[in-house]
Order: sequence, then structure tokens, then C-alpha cells
Amino acid sequence: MPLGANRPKKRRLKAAGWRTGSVAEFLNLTPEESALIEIKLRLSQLVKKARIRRHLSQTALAEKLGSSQSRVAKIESGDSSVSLDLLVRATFASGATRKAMARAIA
Amino acid sequence: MPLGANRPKKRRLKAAGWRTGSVAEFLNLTPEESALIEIKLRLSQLVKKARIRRHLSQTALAEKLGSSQSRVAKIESGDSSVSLDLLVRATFASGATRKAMARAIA
DNA sequence: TGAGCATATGTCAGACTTGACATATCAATC
DNA sequence: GATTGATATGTCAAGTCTGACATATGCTCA
Repeated sequence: MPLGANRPKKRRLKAAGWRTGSVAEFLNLTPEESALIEIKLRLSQLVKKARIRRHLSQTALAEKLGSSQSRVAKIESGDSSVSLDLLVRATFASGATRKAMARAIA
Repeated sequence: MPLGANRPKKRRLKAAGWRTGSVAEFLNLTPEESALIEIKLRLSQLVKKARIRRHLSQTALAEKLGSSQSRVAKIESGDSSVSLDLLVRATFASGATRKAMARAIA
């Protein structure tokens, strides 16, 4: 995010947690911002789905990912402290295909 | 990236610049890591293509993005200091469609 | 009830990323 | 060869993200 300019916006996001579906209208986000958030939410759902399909615990996925159970929980809950980089790595580690990922984005 | 464990790997990446196409075999990356890098490279190319198609200078795109010309240059050159978050925001700002983005990823 | 496992949430030091700036390179025009 | 506009590269203070840890909640099975 724009570092100086958008700090307040980011703070609002953090406060609201953008977990609830159509946050974009509630907060005043630019289209780009809400698109990015939507992508993140979809990926977090994909990670959870793929992990469960493979009967992995969050701890097991964390190990594959070189991370920790608590971070995986944050990944799957759509926590705003999770970067897209980490989300995508988690998506791969969970065994989801690139195709599924592309679908989540389009 | 795994923070403690993979620092050396990240350092190698930084040194090599991962610009050259099939870096993955040269450095020993996990499949997840090389997949992420490939996605980043493709998106950086997409940004450049979309920006040029719209006759925008890097400075103009930087403004839309709330960033600076030098960062846009880094985005487009596949610099390893650029996060996927920023890449995706730049992709949107450049006017590329979500479809094109999905295509770049799959 | 309680032990055991899976998941959720809060916190933080340290590692990473960012916009901004300075400066360099390159091409086109004069 | 000087000017101009676009792009590239290096640096850094300030801000963000991360793994790890502590701890809480929830569930299942004896």
C-alpha cells in the first residue's frame, strides 16, 4: 500500500478486520484496494479448503511452509497482517493447483 | 519466506537477481518458491505491457499507484525487493484486467 | 472430569518492504 | 554536445510482516 498516504485507510482495515464479505462499500476503498482484498480472502479460503481436503492439520501445513500453526490460522482467517506473498506460498504448500489459484483470482 | 531458515536462500536470490528465466535449477529452490518467483516475473511483465499499451510513463503509473518512478522501475524489472502485494496493486493500476492477471498466474 | 489434539488470538523482536531521493544511463532532437 | 524526457540503480529511515511463543477455546474420548 501507499505508505505515507494510506496509513489511515490501512488502519481502518485493520480495525474492521475485513472479514465480513462486502466491506468495500462500508469503508471507502479504491477499486484496486478492494480487488486486492477480495483476492486475499479467496486465497485464504482456498488454502483452508485444500488443506482440509488433504487431511493436514494447521501444524502440518505450517511445517511444510516453514511457518507456525498460529500464522497458518491467521492465513486462513483472512487476518490483515498476512501478505499476499505468504498467502500464495501457503496456497502452493497446501497442495492447491495453479489452476485453482487462477480461478480464485479471476 | 520462512524467516529464520531461508535467509541464505533469499540472499542467494537477491545476489542472482532471478531475472534470467530458469534460475530455479541453478539455485536449489523448493517448487513453491520457484512457482512464486515465476508468478512475480510474469506479473512484472504484465505490468510493463499494460502500462505501455496505455501510453503511460513510469512516473504516471507511479502516481496512480501512490508510489514513485523508481519503484515502478523495480516492479517492472523483477527486482526481488518488490512484494507480490505491490505487484498486484501495480497490475490493477496499470489497467490490466483480472482475467489477464489470472492468465499470468495459471 | 480431564487428558489430548486442533484451532484461534495477542504480542513482539527482528527481518523485510516501501516511498523518496540522488544519480546514472539512454535515446531523440536540436 | 547540450537539453530533455524516460527509465534504471543504489541507498535509507520509517513502516510492515513474520515466526515463535504464550495462552485460550473447543472438541472428542475415555
